[in-house]
Amino acid sequence: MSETEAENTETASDFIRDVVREDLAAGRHDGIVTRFPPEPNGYLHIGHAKSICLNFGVAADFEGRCHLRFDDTNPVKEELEYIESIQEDVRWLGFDWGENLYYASDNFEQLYEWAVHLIGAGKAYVDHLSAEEMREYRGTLTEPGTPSPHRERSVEENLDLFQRMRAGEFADGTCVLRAKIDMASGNINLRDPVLYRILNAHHPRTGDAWHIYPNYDFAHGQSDAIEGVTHSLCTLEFADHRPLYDWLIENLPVNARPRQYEFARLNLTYTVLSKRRLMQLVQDGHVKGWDDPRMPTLSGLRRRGVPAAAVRDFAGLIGVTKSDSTVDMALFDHCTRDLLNASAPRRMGVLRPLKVVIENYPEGETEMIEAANHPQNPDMGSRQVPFSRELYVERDDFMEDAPRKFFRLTPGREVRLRYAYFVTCQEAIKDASGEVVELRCTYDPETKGGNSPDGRKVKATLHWVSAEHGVPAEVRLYDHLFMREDPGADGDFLDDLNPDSLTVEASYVEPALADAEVGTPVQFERQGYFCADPDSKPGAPVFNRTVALRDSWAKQKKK
RNA sequence: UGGGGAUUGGUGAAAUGGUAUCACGCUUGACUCUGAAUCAAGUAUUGGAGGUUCGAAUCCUCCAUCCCCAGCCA
Repeated sequence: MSETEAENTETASDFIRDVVREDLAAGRHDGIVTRFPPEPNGYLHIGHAKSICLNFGVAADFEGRCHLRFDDTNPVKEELEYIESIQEDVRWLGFDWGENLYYASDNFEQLYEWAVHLIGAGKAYVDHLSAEEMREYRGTLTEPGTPSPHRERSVEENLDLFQRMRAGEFADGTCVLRAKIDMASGNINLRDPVLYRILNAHHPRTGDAWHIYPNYDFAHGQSDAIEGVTHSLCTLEFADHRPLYDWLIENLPVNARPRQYEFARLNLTYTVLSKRRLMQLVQDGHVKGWDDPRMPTLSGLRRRGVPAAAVRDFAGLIGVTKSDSTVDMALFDHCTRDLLNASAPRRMGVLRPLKVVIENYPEGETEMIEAANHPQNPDMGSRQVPFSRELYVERDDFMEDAPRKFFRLTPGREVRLRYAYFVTCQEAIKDASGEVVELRCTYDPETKGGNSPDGRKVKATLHWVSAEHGVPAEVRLYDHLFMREDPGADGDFLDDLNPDSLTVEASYVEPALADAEVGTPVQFERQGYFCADPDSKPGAPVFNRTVALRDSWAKQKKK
């Protein structure tokens, strides 16, 4: 299945690849160059992964190259920590930018020269309108704007002013450099957009060398041109910027002619994918950090145990279009399960333990039971699991008054303990409050290994852990971060936070898991996929549930 | 009568005038030492109305709905 998906991904076709194919056929380019251009002001999330897979994927499909470029034009919001995490995450996702690591800030000097060029051509001017005034002069969506009183300043005066802006003579906000385009344009981005603003701030890379910084519009397209990017792929909200992107490219002596194409950003059910909201979740402590396993960040997914290949498969399956859409989280979970099902070794872990005593099993005896690491893949071998008189099974695997469809333990019923024996429940012991605290069972020694010589069948097979040999483990179960598919659709998104997004269980796992390697996926049979968390201590593992197994009994129960 | 973009099953996509295809999800059944996996079946006349055509999801006209834009953010 995942092989098929991988093939689909490789032969992916979408409107962007169609454009690239046509451009190549028409001989418009010698080679294809794309770029992933994050602003280092937050951690990458699965929405970015869509863009990363697209940009690197297109480059790979057409034997071109994809750059990693930091759009670091706003020192007020950007940090080195983000520059580092972004590189780590892109690498983890499986992509390599080789030598092609760039920063918009590397182009600051060139960008400054081009701004001077624009001024010289009478196509840019320094404006002293305040931010509020500028908003008023800009007009509204339905009414044209009014020219700034400074719009017709002489080239000389503009040159002098702009030079002094660079020199640091002015305080933040006192003036800006604007392009002189069309104050009456229906496209507000063309109503003399700001190109440079004064920011007396320390930049993570250029330090205090600059007092003015180009904004996105003046840095992005020109950086594309400088790097020789042929296809500049961005999300839909930038479509309105394309005329400005083109205007700048046309009016500047750039050496290349990149083209911008827009695609729809990813929306996912039961989560949020906006930097502002993710930042808020982290800063207000609703999650434990950017890499909290409940977060849709790449670092969160990684910590939870999601394989990078699952993210890539997902990106391939959702496609690339121009229509707004919200993808079902279930599809992402499917991609994760699909990969892990094939690769994760099987183990036994009892999440919510219920003590079982096998009354007719000799006291003090322990025997080793052979268990396959992957029933469908014998090449993965097997391990020995200790079995003894006292065990733990899952609380949910016992019901005193079982409905017809319940196949598991109930008084008088025989079930199989996986790879071990058939056992029959004789009695449920309760505490003073009436809660079942222990099961008394008997086993059939003839069924060793899990099969009955007389051919009798059981309806259920349960996982188990020997009480004496089991390793206590903290198991963290994650559920959707939000209770609704569309958090914040009617009100504050924080009100939709799922109070049960994290459940911690005191569990027992089989001895083979005592020193599980952090991040390495395993399947706890009948439960889901897990991996050890960095919080693990030697002999005291902590597990994250990556994703639960599909559970048709749970669905049945809801009816 | 501001500008831009979009509309195919519950969800995401494909079909580029020639019998609406795929994936996920859901439902049912088979199988099963994981109620998993696997296997089988079911699950839309393409936003609406006209028109062009032998033939329309694709072309034309009108209508409707949704998304984005008025940062010295990206």
